Amino acid sequence: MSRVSQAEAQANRKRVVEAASRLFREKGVPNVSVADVMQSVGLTQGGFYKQFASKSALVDEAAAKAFADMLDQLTAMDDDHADHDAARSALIESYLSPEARDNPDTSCPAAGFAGDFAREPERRDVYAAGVRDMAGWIAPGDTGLAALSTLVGALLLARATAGSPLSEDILRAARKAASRLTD
Amino acid sequence: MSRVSQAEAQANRKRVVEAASRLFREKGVPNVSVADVMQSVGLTQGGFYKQFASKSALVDEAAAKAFADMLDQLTAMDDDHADHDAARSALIESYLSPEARDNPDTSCPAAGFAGDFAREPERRDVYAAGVRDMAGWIAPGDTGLAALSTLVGALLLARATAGSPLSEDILRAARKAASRLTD
DNA sequence: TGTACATCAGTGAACGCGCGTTCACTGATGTAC
DNA sequence: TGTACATCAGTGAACGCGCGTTCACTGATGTAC
Repeated sequence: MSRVSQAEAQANRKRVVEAASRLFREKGVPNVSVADVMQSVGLTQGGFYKQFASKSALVDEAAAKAFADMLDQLTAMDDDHADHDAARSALIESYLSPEARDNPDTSCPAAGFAGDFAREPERRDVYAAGVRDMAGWIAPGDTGLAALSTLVGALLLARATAGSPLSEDILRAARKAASRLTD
Repeated sequence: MSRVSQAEAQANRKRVVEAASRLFREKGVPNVSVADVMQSVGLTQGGFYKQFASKSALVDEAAAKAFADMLDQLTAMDDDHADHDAARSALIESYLSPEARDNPDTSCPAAGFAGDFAREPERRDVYAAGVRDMAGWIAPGDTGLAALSTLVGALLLARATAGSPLSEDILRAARKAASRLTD
């Protein structure tokens, strides 16, 4: 394979961003190399720089994509439920499920990228905008911000204690608290 | 400096663990090298393996030290306040202060090590024990677990959005929610 | 208390390795006529 | 519609660098007499 059609190249680029958005959430940005990402979509590392300026640029795009996907899911939840209260209850259940804990690659980017963005003073705009949008969907103002804090904290604590019964306790306690907060 | 007294060697070892517990929280485990840690206490990297089996062993000791320090702080807060309710209010205020947000190296290890321990299936005992102790201090049962989730999540979100007014909003909203949760 | 020697904490250079990034090359794609 | 050629997405090897770890060496410390 040497040259590829423009449509195919654009599709490849998209697949790279999607793979990165999953891999970075799963393993953390410093634990995923450019070669890892390219290999996961069946390409070689050399071609990466034909599409992206740097690994850091890919991190930005991957985070943006992950937040966009998350917001799409939230919108879909509104469509699937009678009212917003029902949709929010469904979010809390699925957000703090053992499945979400065990599959960080497809779960909340606010949790998956938190550690990595906390350490980069530059370009947190994507992350902040995503957090604002998610919190706003949950509930306006302080309620949404507090509920999102509880969700993100519980998900991370449950992951870091997975294997201990404490992990399930955390998920259950936070489900209850998040429901109460948004009542 | 070639050989050093046993007392001095033990003191050096302690200083390495203390420095590591701060550096790992501040920058994240993969972003801190063995050489960084040793240099920060005025030693060279070569001597590291006279005291520790591996970087991974240091991570364990550093996390254990950070949690032990945190629990000492909690005990001290009980001593400094009229009753446990007052101590808990003081914890919430200081835990979710801009100072705690801007100084991860001396702040909560449950937050500082969350991302790094979530990815290591082995040896999460230290982390889980620390979380259990902290939550238990805040309040027994689900209340303590939910409140700690809110604290940890808010601290991480506030760090990753620092620079935006959203960051202060998150701290304020979570202070209010954590107080309400533990009433 | 003093001497002789073994120990071992710390040094500094080296190791193999994987990282992010660069680059000469390939050959199908896209374009100009 | 067909031909000639420039473009450029992807390849695979190489780059300099920093990583975790190892090791021969040093010389003050600790110990045995």
